[in-house]
Amino acid sequence: MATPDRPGFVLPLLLLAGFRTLIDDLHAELARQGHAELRPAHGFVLQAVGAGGTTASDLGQRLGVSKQAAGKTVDRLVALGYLERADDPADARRKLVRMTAKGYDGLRRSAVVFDELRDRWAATLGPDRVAAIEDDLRRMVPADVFRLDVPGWFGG
Amino acid sequence: MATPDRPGFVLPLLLLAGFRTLIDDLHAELARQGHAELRPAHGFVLQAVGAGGTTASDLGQRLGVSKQAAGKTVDRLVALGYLERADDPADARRKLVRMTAKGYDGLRRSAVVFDELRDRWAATLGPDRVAAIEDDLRRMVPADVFRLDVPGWFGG
DNA sequence: CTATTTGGTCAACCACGTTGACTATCTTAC
DNA sequence: GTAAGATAGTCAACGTGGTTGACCAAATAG
Repeated sequence: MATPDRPGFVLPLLLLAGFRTLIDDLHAELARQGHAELRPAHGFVLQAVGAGGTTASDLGQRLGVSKQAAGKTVDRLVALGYLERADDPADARRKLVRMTAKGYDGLRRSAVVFDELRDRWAATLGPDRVAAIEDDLRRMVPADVFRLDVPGWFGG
Repeated sequence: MATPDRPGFVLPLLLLAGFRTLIDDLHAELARQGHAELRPAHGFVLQAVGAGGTTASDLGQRLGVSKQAAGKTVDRLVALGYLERADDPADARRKLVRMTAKGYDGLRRSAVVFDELRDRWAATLGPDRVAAIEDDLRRMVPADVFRLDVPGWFGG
């Protein structure tokens, strides 16, 4: 039961703050490792592109945004050197989106840092508490809000 | 320890998904109750304005954004009828920002819905688990991250 | 009284998203 | 084999929520 000392609105605030803390720490560390221009959303995009590459439309579908929005984000990541476009020999309409070596590097480093951050949480809270948070959240979030299932996440 | 079956990157994803789930549910219910135009960020702004009112500069400080950004958000909420501006008789530079009756109504309903949502989580997970998530997150979140300056993460 | 700080606004810009319209290409059906 | 439809990508216009920099008016400090 939500009570005056546990009002309902602090839970979303804390979830957001927890997310922000992890993301801020990640990007502070990535900046130190030579990826200062990588912004929070970019990591998720690289993750969604995956090792196999994809197209802008498919990327939009995976991220739950329009193909135009996905295309613009790809433009920015191409300009930053994290992604590249190539023609699909089998379908002249499609433009394959692939990660560059820099993209792989950023994604690999992100995975390592995320693992380190999770380890820090486990060291403070205890491994069981962190696992419990993950399990509890998985029970409460509908599948379509957590759709980013990572085919190409080679990691840590 | 982060392991292949518990990679570090899912924790931030789950925290974000949990936040989004609560916020989406809140706004679905608020829309049903006559506040369809209230957007995710607005609730936090109303909360920051508070019963006593404030100024745009102070609001920016509280939310961790520039005074210009705060001013623009106030403009939108004034246009929607949730806030109103008034001159400060004691200081001709200041423009007081106050909640309207509609603003109070939205804020009060938000609080009620947030409490109901937290109760739903407690009913599913158990009250102790929800409290544990809150306590754990409070331990991991630095005080200054309790801010709202996350442009893209509130969803459409 | 002058110098500085403070509150608010304007303008330009960026990141990230939306719809709608349009072209080029591939696929399906007849 | 061609006409019709679905699909991939892009362009344009726009909305929202941010940012800096410049600027003015009013309050305050010296």
